[in-house]
Amino acid sequence: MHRYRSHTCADLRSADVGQTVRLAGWVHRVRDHGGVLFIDLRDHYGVTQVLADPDSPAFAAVEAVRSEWCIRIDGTVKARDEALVNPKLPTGEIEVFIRDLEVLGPAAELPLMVFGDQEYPEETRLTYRFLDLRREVMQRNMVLRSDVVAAIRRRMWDSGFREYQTPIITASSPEGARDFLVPSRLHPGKFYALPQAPQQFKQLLMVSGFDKYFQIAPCFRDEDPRADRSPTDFYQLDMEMSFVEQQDVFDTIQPVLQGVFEEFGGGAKVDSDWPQIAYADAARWYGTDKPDLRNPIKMEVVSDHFAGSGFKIFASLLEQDGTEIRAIPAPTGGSRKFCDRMNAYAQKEGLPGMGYIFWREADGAMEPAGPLAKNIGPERTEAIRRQLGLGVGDAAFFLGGKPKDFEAVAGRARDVIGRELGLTEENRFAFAWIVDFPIYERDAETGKIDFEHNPFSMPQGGMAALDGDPLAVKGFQYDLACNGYEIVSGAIRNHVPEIMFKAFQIAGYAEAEVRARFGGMVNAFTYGAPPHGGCAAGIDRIVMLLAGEDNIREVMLFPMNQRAEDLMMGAPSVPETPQLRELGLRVIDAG
RNA sequence: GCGGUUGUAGCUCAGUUGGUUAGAGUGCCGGCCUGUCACGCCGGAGGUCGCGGGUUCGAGCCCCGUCAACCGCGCCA
Repeated sequence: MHRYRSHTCADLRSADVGQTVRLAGWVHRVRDHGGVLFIDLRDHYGVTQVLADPDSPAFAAVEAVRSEWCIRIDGTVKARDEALVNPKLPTGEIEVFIRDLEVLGPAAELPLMVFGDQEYPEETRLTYRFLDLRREVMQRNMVLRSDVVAAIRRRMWDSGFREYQTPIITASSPEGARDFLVPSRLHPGKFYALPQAPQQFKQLLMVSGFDKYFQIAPCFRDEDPRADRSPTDFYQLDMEMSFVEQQDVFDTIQPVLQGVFEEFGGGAKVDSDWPQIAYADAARWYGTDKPDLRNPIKMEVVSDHFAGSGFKIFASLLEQDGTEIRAIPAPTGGSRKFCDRMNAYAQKEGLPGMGYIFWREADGAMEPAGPLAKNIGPERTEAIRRQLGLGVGDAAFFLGGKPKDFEAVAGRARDVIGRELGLTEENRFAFAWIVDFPIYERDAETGKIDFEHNPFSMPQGGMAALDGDPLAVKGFQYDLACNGYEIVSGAIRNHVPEIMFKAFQIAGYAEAEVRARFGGMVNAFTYGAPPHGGCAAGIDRIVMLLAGEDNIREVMLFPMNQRAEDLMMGAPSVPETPQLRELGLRVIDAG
């Protein structure tokens, strides 16, 4: 017999009755009836009920066992009486009568229970992650993650891609985020960086002729976390291909991702039509570059109806340059209670509020209601209603000002409205390519032109486009949005050194500086660079969506907390003085 | 850096307009129980109410400060 087990805790069935077996696992639950004592024994694969009574030589030892002890038992498989079968357990037809017990690892009093679905503060869960991970949901999430990664690899492989590993300790590859620096021992005063993405390496692989590259790659960014954003490090499906245009990348990656969502989406509807939406349209219609298209609400510009109207706030607002009035139609939202609640939401988000109109029935006719309707009068109100295609029982909310100032809140309000009114379809994955991103943006404070995204994208129109208004230049640059999350980002790259230098020059970087920061790649581009492009898909976010979780840490084994600390391992930590000396470092301010 | 929420037993939480000895469930310890599968019953231990200060005859509760966690903003694909 094997030292620890002859079967797993999921294996035994009524066909095994009479066998002598050996099982190992954790004590999930103990039920002590004095004369007979039951243990649900759990391992990675399942649960088997094992029991002992005073006839067992191990009875006294079994009585001492507590939750989450790791034990090994020997025993006999018994059939359960028909009335005692547990239909909730795959092994519920049988039980194992314990004849011998070995405690492999006793457990102290638990800071969190593995049994049950009690919720615990994240601090506790992360400090005792090894226990948290024993829980059923976490086991399921991590297995899902493993399966998704395997499926992605298989699908990429089947699409003609090969996986190549790029360096982890390297030079900075600025994607725009803060780098993690690694001090060099051999070169005191110099630092390596952990890659924010394998960006330059994968482009170099294209120059080297590998044609189709992918990698499940760790990426490192020293930025503050969010629920859908891990601090420190996360994983991407990083891919790049040569001799392609934007549509080729879309046509390559859509089947991979759609297939993964169909395979692991638990029966949820997976859209096969992935519309391409210009960045400017996404901002106008959805107030975000990662719209949730399960929500049918589309915002509209309604400035004309308010210009010169009796609603002075909007009317005078529109006299300023660059302002507009945007409407959020809210079908079925036509009650004062709902409208007031949404107005309060906008105020909580830092806006003065959202004006609204709703349409109700009065004396068999449709009647607009709400303070706005009175101010602008029946004709304008009716024109708005017709533009938005609304009727009795519906509402519309209005925001005004410079789009940059209210768009983000409008987008969030659109989400809340869609969800609260039940308009946002559950159990569905809806995708959209967001395209035509501007290459540049103007910094609101300094007025300086800078890259809006990363600087590696090919401007649409090439060199000629860079001679005009920089803010009008769009890039072959794209994101994929799914259910309100950005899950892919990519571009057709700028592989022409002259265009690259020009692009950087517009953002205020001299050629020498470009050569200093991206020298390896720029130099490579002077030796026969192929046109190429690709993208990177967020593994953690994809698994999060598939697992139905709304926090990325639920699908990561050992995540950092909100302050980028690993509570279990105690990271970050203070280094030993000899370590610092060896690296030529001195801490000048420990905060 | 800023805003919101939270902080009471090992764990999850309740705690009324400020009022005597701060409770429940669960876990832990002890006792009883031979068919449970969220087993049941009886008993017990376990508390610096995050921390510091203030108001008050009296503070878990009110005020000020501070720390921590999470969520969001800034930041970041």
